[in-house]
Amino acid sequence: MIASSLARKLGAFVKLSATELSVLDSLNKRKRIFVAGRDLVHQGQSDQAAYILASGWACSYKLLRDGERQIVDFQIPGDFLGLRSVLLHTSDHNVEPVTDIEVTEVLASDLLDAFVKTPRLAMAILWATSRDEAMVVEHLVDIGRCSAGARMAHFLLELGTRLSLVGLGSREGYACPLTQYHLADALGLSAVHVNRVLRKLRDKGMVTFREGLVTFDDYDALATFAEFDPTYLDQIGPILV
Amino acid sequence: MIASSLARKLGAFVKLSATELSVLDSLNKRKRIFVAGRDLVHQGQSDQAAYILASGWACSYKLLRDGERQIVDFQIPGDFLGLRSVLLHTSDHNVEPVTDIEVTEVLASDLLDAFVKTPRLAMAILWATSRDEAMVVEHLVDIGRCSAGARMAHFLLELGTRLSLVGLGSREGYACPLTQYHLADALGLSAVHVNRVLRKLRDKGMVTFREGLVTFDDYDALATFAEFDPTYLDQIGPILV
DNA sequence: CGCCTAGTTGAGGTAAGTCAATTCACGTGG
DNA sequence: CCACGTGAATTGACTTACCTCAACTAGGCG
Repeated sequence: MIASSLARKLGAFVKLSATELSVLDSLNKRKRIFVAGRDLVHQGQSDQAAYILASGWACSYKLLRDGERQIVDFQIPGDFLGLRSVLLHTSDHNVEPVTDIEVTEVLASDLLDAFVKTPRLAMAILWATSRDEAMVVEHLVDIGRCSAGARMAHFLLELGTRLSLVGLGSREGYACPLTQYHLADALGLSAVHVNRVLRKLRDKGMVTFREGLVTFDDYDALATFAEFDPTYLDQIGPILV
Repeated sequence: MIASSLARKLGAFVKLSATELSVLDSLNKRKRIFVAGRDLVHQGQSDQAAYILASGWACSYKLLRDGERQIVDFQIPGDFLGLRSVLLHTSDHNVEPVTDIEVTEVLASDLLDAFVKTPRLAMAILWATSRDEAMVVEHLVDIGRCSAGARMAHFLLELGTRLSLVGLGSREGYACPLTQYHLADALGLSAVHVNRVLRKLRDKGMVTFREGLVTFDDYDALATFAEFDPTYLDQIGPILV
């Protein structure tokens, strides 16, 4: 199920053969568990392994010297964790499990071997990082140019769309294990302000964030308010046949 | 010279054979000129060509409905323009020449053909997008969690390092055709505030931005102030031999 | 000569931050 | 069973970094 959601994502870019799918599958062997809050990738570390997230949520973030932190992205089942730290040989960020998580470990050497053996699989994986870049860019624009309310709205919508693609959400809403502190660190706000913004969105009848549940009270109004356009998140058919 | 700076960048990830280099070179044929200020890639357009920048500066940005704009990144000689719009089949951003620029056009079909013929070249190009992602992430953290002063300092330092890698800058400084409006749109600030921040940095004896010239008056103090660590911008040797 | 664009500076407004107090749910140990 | 601590959410009072509006200067150019 999870392997298939990864295969689906990669297949959006490069049509994968049975051989390539089986190599992908062979990467997917060494199961591990990590508990919430204990980082599995550290800034500055080199020769990391990467991981494929099977269940639970994680986030990648950076720390500044003054103790501030910025969450760059959240990962949900089917996403890679710490892939960039393998590709660039050294990690520029940390990865923390938001909940307890199940992952499969992919050693850097195994991944590079697979890249040599099946370049088309490599292309698919690398291609997918370009979609990740598009997501980070959206996030950047959001933080740089939107009000706190629009940021929050956009963020909750994007997460909803991503979760829907792996069957964990819908237009009604989704289960969301994040705290208001996570939201604050992701959106570049203070936790206090996050609370106020959430209340305003709730009072306006757009969205409710409460007890681990996000409920879209008026999806369309929220999407309009946030100028949300989900095209960058999905792909119709493979680009390279 | 420019082709070599691109080859150098790609060679940092995958060691390229003579054949692969010649395919790269064959992409590099159709010369074109664009004048400053006239966009060459538009948000929402599909089946774009991509471009390799030979001389001049460009920037990629997004527009919001209320007219605000956020510059995501600047491109300098040796960088791709609009690569993501080819990879994802549709452009999620605009590209504007900051100065008059010379580029070589790469048709989407030619690029995908080259991907099929020389997968290792494809891997190199895609790998490089993962470095781009690291840059966008730095930018994101900058905007999300730093004061206006630190943002500006970090930005000017990063640009300096990138320019040094292609021989257009040094620890002393570099030629910079950007206006204060460009800086404002890149850093998520107002142009007025950019002006004040620049003056403060100049008064502190750290950096001077004036008449198209950036001068590092005290490089180390500036780097400390901005918590600048350039490792993510360069690579020592090829990862895949 | 006038217009445009880039830069500069001042005065005053506002979105979001900081500090602080309170509540509630939860677990843990006496 | 209660006392206690801890982490998350909530709200109020006050501060501040940055924005907006506005006026002015200086260079480039038709």
